[in-house]
Amino acid sequence: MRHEDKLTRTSKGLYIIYKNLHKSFGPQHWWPGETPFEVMVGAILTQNTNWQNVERAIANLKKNKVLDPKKLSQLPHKKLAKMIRSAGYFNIKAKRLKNFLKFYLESYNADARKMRQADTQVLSNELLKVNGVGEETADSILLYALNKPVFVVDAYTKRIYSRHGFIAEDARYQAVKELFMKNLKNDVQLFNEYHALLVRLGKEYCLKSKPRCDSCPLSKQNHKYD
DNA sequence: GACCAGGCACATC
DNA sequence: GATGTGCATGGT
Repeated sequence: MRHEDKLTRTSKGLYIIYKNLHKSFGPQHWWPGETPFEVMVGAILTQNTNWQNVERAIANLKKNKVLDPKKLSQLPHKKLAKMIRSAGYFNIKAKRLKNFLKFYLESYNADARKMRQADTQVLSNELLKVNGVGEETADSILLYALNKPVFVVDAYTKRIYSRHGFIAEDARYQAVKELFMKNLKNDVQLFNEYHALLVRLGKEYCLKSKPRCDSCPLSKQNHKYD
């Protein structure tokens, strides 16, 4: 098979899945955060953690009126850790937040608009240098806080697309990201909605222990695309 | 009580 | 580069 044919078929497959999900679930209105800064904080707090637990932590920061770059960065470790307790890994996440805040304040004066003006690849490299910000967190910040066109890959994405035969189970982050970015239109809104829909699908139908493939919106496609 | 959740860094080989 | 481990809460 010619490379272009496969590319076209993959593109179509990925887009059909998107349309199915959008039809089933509707727009997801991501990211659930009021400001770019809140999105950045949420991106770090939600690492390997249920979003409900993160919401409690963010609500707690708001209640204490410290959801602000300078105030958060000046908060003693113990106080910060206590406030974000519900998000789990609170000691390590308090450190990670501080690491990010230092970068955000020193490099961009805690100004999301200024940050947004920077080149995407430059920003990506800078974010990945922050201890505690990995590939998914960096891309989440780029896409959902700064509206940069990058595709966010998470555990659900890998699970869903390996089960559907697009990638290997142990595919690397960058490989999965490329699959989407090379086969979809480079569109912030599309990337925003697609990832959000995959999380929605994952939560409801693709749990590790109890997948519900029978009633899944993609069940008609029956895990066959090739 | 076991398992899981919108990861990441670090040690070791 | 691959593999294993610690980090921790709250829901099912």
